[in-house]
Amino acid sequence: MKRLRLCPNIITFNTLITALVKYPSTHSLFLCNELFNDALKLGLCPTTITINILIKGYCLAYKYKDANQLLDRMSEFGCVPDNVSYNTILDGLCEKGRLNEVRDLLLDMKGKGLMPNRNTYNILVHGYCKIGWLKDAAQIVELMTQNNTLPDVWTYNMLIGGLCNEGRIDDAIRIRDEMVGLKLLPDVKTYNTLINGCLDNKRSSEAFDLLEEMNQKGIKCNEITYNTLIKGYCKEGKMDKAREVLQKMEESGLCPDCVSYNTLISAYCKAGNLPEVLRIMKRIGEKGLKMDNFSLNTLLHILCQERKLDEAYELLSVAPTRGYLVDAVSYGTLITGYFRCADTEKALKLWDEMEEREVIPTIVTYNIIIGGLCKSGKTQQAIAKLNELLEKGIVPDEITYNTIIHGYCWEGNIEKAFQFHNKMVENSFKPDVYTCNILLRGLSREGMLEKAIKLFNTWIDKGKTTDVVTYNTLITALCKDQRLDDALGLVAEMEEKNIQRDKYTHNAIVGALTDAGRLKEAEEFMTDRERPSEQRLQMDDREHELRVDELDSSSIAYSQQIDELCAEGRYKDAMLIYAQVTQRGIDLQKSTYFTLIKGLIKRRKSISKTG
DNA sequence: ATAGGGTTAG
Repeated sequence: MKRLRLCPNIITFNTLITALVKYPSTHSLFLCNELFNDALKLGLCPTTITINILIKGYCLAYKYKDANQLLDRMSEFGCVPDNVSYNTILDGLCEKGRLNEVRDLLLDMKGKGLMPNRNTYNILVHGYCKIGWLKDAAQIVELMTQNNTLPDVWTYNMLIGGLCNEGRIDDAIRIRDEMVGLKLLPDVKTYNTLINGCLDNKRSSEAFDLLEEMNQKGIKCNEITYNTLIKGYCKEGKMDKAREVLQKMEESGLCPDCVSYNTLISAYCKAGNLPEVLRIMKRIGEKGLKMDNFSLNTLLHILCQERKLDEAYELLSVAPTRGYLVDAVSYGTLITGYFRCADTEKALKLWDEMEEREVIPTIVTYNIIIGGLCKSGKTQQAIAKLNELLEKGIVPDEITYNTIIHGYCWEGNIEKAFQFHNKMVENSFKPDVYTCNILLRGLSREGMLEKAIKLFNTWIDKGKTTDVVTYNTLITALCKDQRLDDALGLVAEMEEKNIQRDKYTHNAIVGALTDAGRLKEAEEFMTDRERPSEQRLQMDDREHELRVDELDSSSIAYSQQIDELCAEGRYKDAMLIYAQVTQRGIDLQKSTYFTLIKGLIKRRKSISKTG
């Protein structure tokens, strides 16, 4: 256009940057900035919409600082921020759980005379639901009603999502019924949320009932419904069923997307089925889809799992040059990997690198670093990180508190563990079954069995839930203290409560019975151990798992050939050989699969090269 | 041409 001496108007420009901003990558923001400066030079006057689009771009790339700066500089360009400008940033901050900044920005907004509208309220409801503050979410709904901004389907859907996340499916369904009474009709998103909630809480038959129900009501399934079902099957290890859903999705005229494929990739990664991972990644490319952050992070995860930390770090380093957005999940994955390999130093170094790159950590990232520090015996540094996240207005979750309590117990500081526990209960901490188990274990380890039993009884009296770990912890401690009959009493209690015993229960009891010379009982207990629920969940595709000893010589030769081609950067040729190998049904060496997979990740074209 | 809900990764 410029070459033709045509001057784009502001609408053309806005359209252009909207497209760029929609798919955030390393280059798109940079390009947007360049274009923006270019537009200014051409004498174009940006409008509030222009700036709002740019703000959205920064938010999508998690650059909230830049977004805020742009907001402050709007007057320089002769425009004023509106509700959209604020809502965009508010939503981004809610997404990351940065509640302090949310509060500050809301105040700033009101100071400018802008009143929160329905979108603003819904953003806040969403933010609270995400961190499980359902009471606060309900308060916002109350506020909406007071301000004559009645909650809509969006509001209700988010409340339903919040309840599902807390496992409160029945309450969620009740709210759904409430909607119908208010003439707010549940839509496909309501159903997707509920179906997802059921599947996550092991209530899959209800999930399928809901699916049936939405069909009857004429609400059409969409990609997300199918992706949710795929995830459900993947979680149960039913890969064949997951593939069936993918098939059905295509038959119904819907296109599997990145989410569908990433879900499968992640499941196959967990099953160690690298050939399948590679096959799907290849498929993504053939379909004209691009691998995204999720694909990248999944690969980083499996590299870390295989303890290939150097390779993972290399991938993390080159990813931005390939257009991928390296984010808090990418860093969290590697930091977890380093801690697992007991390389605390590198883990901490990576945390610093993350901060230097202005990648914003979430509560999960903080939980990782806090857990790692605790495990390395640096509980004080862990506490420092806790204070740091609190200062940022990030809300800790149960995992954060449990990790620190565990840390104190780990270093044998039971007293501090309880002090911390009590102090946090005064705040917002709701101890869960993990908390109970951690404290029981800590007390037992320090030989304070009586206190453990007391804690256990109080816990039960409060009507709190227990699990097999709770019982195992006490049973093991009782056995060690030669209180075998008390331990057997707990086994009976488990039976009553329908808590299935596992190999830990078994080992403790059989060992103690044997030591006590009660061999007959030990034998009885042993024959009793094969219970249906104890049988391991089998992946459908476990037989495909690579086994080094099954590789024949041709496989090794092919693997070598492919490795060499990849080392020369000749991925295309390597993929050709790979195609031949697959046709002949030969498996490659594990590391060769990794090499090819990394090749596919690296091949992602960046926007700057195509554009 | 701009803002809010449901699916995938640590």
